[in-house]
Amino acid sequence: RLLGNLMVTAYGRCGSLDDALDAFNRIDHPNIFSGNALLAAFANNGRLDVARRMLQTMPQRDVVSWTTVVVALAAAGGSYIDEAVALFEAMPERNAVAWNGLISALAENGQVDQAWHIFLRMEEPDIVSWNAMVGGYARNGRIEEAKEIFDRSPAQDVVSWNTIIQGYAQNGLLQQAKELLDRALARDAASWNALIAAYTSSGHMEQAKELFDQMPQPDVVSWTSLLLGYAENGQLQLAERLFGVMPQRDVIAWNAMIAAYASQGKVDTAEAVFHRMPGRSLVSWNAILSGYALHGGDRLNQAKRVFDH
RNA sequence: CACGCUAUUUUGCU
Repeated sequence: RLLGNLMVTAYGRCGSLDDALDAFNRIDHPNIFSGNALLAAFANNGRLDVARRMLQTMPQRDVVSWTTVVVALAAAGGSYIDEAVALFEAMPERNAVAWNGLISALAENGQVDQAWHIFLRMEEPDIVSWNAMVGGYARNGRIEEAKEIFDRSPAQDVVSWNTIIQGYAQNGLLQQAKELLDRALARDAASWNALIAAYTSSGHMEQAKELFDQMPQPDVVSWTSLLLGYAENGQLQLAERLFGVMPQRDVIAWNAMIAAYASQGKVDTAEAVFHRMPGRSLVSWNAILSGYALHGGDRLNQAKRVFDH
């Protein structure tokens, strides 16, 4: 059953709802974990109608079930926001994850003021709540308020620091982001990576490389950011070289390389990489197909060939 | 007895 639950989740994560449902039906005596896994599969793949109905009809439901649907509704935005809040208010019990999930989803959707009001209703917001608000304000371009909340939060963990660093970086305030990185009390690879990505995407490859060389332990994210930065800044050969020497490559790194070749019109090389990689995601397909669409000319037909394989 | 399967906050790919 444990394995069955995992399969439901796995299929849900990759959007295969039919397979998720099959996996669920093969579980001997589905428990609430199984039900919640299936519910999440629907909720996280846009089947809000099904998720809503399932929440009412499933044999047992708990705070996880409710939270799954509340967050999915809030993440959908638009008119679903009010419904999410109403459902949240109707929950028989709410734990920290429920509160935090709603706050995060609202803030992600541009409803950061509403998120703040709900935050204020929490008896004891935890560090995730605070971090969610910091990130929410930052993502909505309100970096000063984000910083105020960061400063006012009772404790800061590595995620807090990363969130505020990323906040400055994504608002184009690279200097401030760098200063925060330098004096952060908690840092991990993501702290450096946030800034590296900001540098590469704004064309500051020298600074990106410098940070990469300075950081204690570059991870696959650091390597991929730098690689893609070179590719996008006209240095495809450097990108290739990095790809060749990076310690491990995950599917995102492979996809980045495909996208790099595809965007340069090297569709054959992109296709070779596509075939050579150990596993493909939906993004791999999109990357290779967009290469053909952009540069293939008549080759769009060949794209169909790849697709049919 | 713990731990492991489901919902929440930070960094890279279309």
